[in-house]
Amino acid sequence: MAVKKTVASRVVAKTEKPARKVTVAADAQQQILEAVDELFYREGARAVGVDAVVKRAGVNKMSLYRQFESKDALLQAYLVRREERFWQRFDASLAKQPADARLQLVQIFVDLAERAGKPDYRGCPFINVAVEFPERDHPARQAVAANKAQLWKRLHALAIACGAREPKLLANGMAILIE
Amino acid sequence: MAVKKTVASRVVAKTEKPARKVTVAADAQQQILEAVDELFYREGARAVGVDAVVKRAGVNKMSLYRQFESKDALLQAYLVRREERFWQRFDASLAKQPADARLQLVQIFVDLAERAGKPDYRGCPFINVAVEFPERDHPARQAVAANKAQLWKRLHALAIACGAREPKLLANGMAILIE
DNA sequence: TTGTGTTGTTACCGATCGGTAACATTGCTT
DNA sequence: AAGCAATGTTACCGATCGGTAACAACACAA
Repeated sequence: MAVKKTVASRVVAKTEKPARKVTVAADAQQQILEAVDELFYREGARAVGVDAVVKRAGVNKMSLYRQFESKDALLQAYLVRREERFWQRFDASLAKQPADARLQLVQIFVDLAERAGKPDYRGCPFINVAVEFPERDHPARQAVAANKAQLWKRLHALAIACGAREPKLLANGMAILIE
Repeated sequence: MAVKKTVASRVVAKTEKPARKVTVAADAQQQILEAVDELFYREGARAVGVDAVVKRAGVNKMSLYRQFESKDALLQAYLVRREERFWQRFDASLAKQPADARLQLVQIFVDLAERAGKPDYRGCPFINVAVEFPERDHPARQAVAANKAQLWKRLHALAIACGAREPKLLANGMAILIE
């Protein structure tokens, strides 16, 4: 808890050093992930530099690069976290309307619309990453494509479950809407 | 038409220079605008450098900077062109269903869905620019905001024209959908 | 021919950014 | 106390990018 002021007690004279803050690796990683989660989403993964990330996370740049191989790896971790929360919300919407696929689909869009109305909403994070990184072979793009494919699969299953005559067409339309 | 090969005829010896191609300013400007229109949309205004633009346009970098003050000015020109075409398409959709506001609204989304299905569709160019440039006071963001406001106004007018009970709410929903 | 204005070419500058080396500092174990 | 592993700090590198100066090459008019 209490930080030992070793340096300060040793050098009582002038030019007091600003007390190094030390963070264990696991904590640093967590703080970095939270900083990235907010900064990458709000200001764009491309626009935000690693310096801004470490400043926001309150850690050192080397602490970042000892936890993550590169900024791309950081972007991957960001996408993984976003993906987890995405499906959490998805399943939460489904859980509100148990055993009725049609209502479940409606619920998904109701919840989505509610989130889209919030002032800090900046659109789908996956689409944003896809917009910011046009290189089609970029590793981040694969994560985005995977999310999109998975989403389509689940929408398609729901469309079938509620007896749509054209489940594929319906899934296509809904996927575009969610994007 | 025929380019005079002055240099080639003068130096018959070795190391033949690759024949400078000269372009008048007006043509250069047009070629630059077309290159920007495609590159900025397909690969993102932030990801595309001026070198890529001049290479695509087939002109020299100085020719670009003699026509446009900066890359931001280029981005502005790009947005102006996109805005013009946006309203052209908007009015074209309206013209398909004269004198019936409800059908006009439907037609807008029908045409939009058709465009969104094309493989080279990369979403709304204004939204993409907004995603790529998170600085809220960036000049390009004002153009985007202006387009959004204008769109809302026209949607609102249409919503009133077709007798919606909640025209503002309807305009909000449709604006989000188009985005 | 000789200017004169326009365009092409090159080479460069300064800033930014991702990433790293090297060392100082700290906490923990023995 | 002494050593060791982990962390913080600084300074730096190389690449990229927007932008510019300076000059060479050209077209055209007088």
